Amino acid sequence: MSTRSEIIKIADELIREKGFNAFSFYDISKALGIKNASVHYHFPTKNDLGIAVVNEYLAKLEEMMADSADKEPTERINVYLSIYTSTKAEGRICLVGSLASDLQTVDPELKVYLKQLVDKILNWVTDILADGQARGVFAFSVVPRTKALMIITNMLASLQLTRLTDEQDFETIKQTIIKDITK
Amino acid sequence: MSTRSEIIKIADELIREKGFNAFSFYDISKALGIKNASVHYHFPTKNDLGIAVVNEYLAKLEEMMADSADKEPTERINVYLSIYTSTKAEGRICLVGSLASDLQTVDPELKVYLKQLVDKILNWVTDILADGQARGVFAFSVVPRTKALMIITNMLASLQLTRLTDEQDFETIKQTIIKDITK
DNA sequence: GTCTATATCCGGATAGAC
DNA sequence: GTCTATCCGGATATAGAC
Repeated sequence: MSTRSEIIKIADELIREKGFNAFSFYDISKALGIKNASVHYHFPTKNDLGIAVVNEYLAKLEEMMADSADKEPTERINVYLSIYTSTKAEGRICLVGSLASDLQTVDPELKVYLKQLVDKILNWVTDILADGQARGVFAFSVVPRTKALMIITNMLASLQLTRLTDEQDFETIKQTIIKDITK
Repeated sequence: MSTRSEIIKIADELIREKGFNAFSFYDISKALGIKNASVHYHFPTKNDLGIAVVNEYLAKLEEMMADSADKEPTERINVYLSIYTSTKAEGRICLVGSLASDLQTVDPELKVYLKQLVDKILNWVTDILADGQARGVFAFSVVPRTKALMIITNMLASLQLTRLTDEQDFETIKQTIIKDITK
């Protein structure tokens, strides 16, 4: 794995653990056993690094969507929900939730990429729900896009909130979502 | 209004606008037309100030709960949801969502008070839902506490997410919640 | 591509005068 | 209760050697 890729991986973990404004280039260099200046060689500014992290998500998501495109709606929604299960296991929050909280402090350029990521996720979940509804395996009383918004907000905030309530609550929320849309 | 109260008010706004790690004592002093050191006179450390902000919420919430305790469940849930409508109008996110995102960077002491605030909100919404269910005006298929978790996560994340999708989505989510629980 | 060294700036915090 | 002045540490970022 290239240093560049490793930096992106660690930056992602740090953003989701401490937030964009709370991690430093030194944190990354320390984790990789290199120096501060070496990180700047790969990413001149923090903004550059942030954009690289978001772009990595855009690419990964594209791949994930393609891989599951031919699957059943039930399995596709599980693929989506399982992303958060992994994140919960890490004890971290999701990238979108972290950056959305810091939105007023990030560079407008980064914001543009973040918007693209959110759009892609929303369209993906909307598509899964519409497909499930058309095939008669899902049922809900609002338009698919609205139901997608409800599910995404449940998942995003569950990572943030269940560190303060009961850790078991994450799984409760996830199961409630599945039960709720299953016909 | 005392300087102390004004500092708390501005700190709250800044936390919800930029995040706990992105605002400074200078930001507050500037807004009040006083100096950095004067803010430290009222709150020696940033942690002290953070705790004061959370305690202010605990007190305000207590008051709000007492004021609406005798009202109908429909009105009580509207009181709860209207908190987020005001916050959305400000273009900010909620205090719990902001601090929960920065959870790993805040002092353990602050975390304790934040947990109390989340508990109080969760108990309040759970109580409203249980009351509505008992009176036959609300209906839902999970236990009240779980439904409360679903609603709170919808609201918390809607503030963060709808700045990146469509501003109108906030109202859509709110109306979907009301429609969903209304018998 | 990584290093040492350093410039620059900002934020939290304190001392002591008024 | 607010001020001036200052310390200190940490963070972004760059220059230039290896």
